[in-house]
Amino acid sequence: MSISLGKGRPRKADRGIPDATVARLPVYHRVLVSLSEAGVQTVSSEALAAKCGVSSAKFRKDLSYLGSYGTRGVGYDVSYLTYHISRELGSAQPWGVVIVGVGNLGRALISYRGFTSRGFAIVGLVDNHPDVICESLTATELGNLVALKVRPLVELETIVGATKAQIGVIATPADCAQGVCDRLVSAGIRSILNFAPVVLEVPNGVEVRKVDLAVELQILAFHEQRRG
Amino acid sequence: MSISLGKGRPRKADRGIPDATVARLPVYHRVLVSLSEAGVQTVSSEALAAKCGVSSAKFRKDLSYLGSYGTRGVGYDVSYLTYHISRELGSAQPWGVVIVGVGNLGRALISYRGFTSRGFAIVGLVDNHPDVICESLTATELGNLVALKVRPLVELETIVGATKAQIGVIATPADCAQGVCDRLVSAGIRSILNFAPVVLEVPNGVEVRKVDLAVELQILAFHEQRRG
DNA sequence: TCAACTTTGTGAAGTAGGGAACTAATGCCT
DNA sequence: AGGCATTAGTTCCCTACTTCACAAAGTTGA
Repeated sequence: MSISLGKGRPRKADRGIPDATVARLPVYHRVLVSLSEAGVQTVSSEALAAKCGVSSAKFRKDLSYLGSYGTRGVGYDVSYLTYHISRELGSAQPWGVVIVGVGNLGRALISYRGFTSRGFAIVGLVDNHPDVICESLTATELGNLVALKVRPLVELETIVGATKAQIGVIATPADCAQGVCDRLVSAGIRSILNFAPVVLEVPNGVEVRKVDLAVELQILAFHEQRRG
Repeated sequence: MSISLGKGRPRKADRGIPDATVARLPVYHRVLVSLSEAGVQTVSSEALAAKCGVSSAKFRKDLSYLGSYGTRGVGYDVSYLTYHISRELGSAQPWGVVIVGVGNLGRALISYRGFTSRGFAIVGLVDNHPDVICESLTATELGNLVALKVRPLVELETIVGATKAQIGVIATPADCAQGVCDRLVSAGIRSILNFAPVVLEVPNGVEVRKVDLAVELQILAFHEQRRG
């Protein structure tokens, strides 16, 4: 036992990272990467937390759920910490993403460079509109430019099966979102990111995250209204 | 005093609606609107909460912060409740929104019908790329189709001043987001919705909400990894 | 009019998250 | 080598949110 020479004990309670912490880990990861690109090798919790927009206490407590990857009196080794956060997030292995709905939003996702740089590969594009089916779009998959053809909606299950995609993105209009969701689930997808403004019903074991652009604006408007 | 015949006392503690509640009000509002369109006139907290994906107790507690708009033994009058939630959210008055960055994401926002149907009007489009400046795009402003020309970035302050926009949306690449943010703030904007993957620094009194598409995917990937 | 039933609104208990302060480990300087 | 300065990791407390359970209020039917 006790191979702990200095740093890097495994991590403590392998389960039980609070949701709030998980939601912040990607931010920490991104800021660390940008520090690394700037040539910074070591950073304190104080400095890093400031760049992430959180308090240093919160930052340190968040990290304590993963393990003990810093050095007291010094701070954190940027690349070492980056590695451990990315491992925790699963960015080490590439995740296959199928995007359903190739309208403006879908295209924005396809051209979003942040996807591929964080371990995601778009492996399928699906739409049901004749004008876009068979259209060829270029995405960057793990750094390489890849041309993807938009496939018709009927092939959804085939594509999910063939590409072994793990994540489905719903970027369709609201009225077909639930139908698409059901088919993604029955094709084996258990993680769904939903941009359509509807509450999706899914069986247990399937996780849905929702991004609603109008909801965010409405929250801003609420606070805006609460000032003279 | 006491004009309270039956229903509709003002609301209780005019301050102090929890953030978590505010974040759910837009969902309640949207589901109520869809019920109304389906011809439903009355709904119980149980049924409505189910459609919103929350527990009925949470739903009732959320509403209790606004006031007492239901009828015991019966439920809620759909249009009556819709009105009060929308008033609380400020959807009654139209909010002017300026979108900075007319790439794929900006275009997705412009064509997103959910904006205008919930009291938002896109009053300005700004970009700094010569190819898109002066391009004319059609948005729906309060139900009417409106053609908006993309204006150059240097005119940002002028546009905010002339249109009296209250909300700024940053849909630019990461590297110019902070600069755009600073200019929005100095032009008088106090509510910002940020799609760029950076943590914005703003003075006190300015509210920033952030939507990061990659972060959402990373959260999904985290949970996906936590299953063999 | 009264009793049975439905459903809201709320008080109280339980849980999770945030903030500050403390402890302990490490590097640096003398 | 030893003390000092720095900074990570942890503990404790407090606030905010959620859940539960019940009483108040209203409707319906006899």
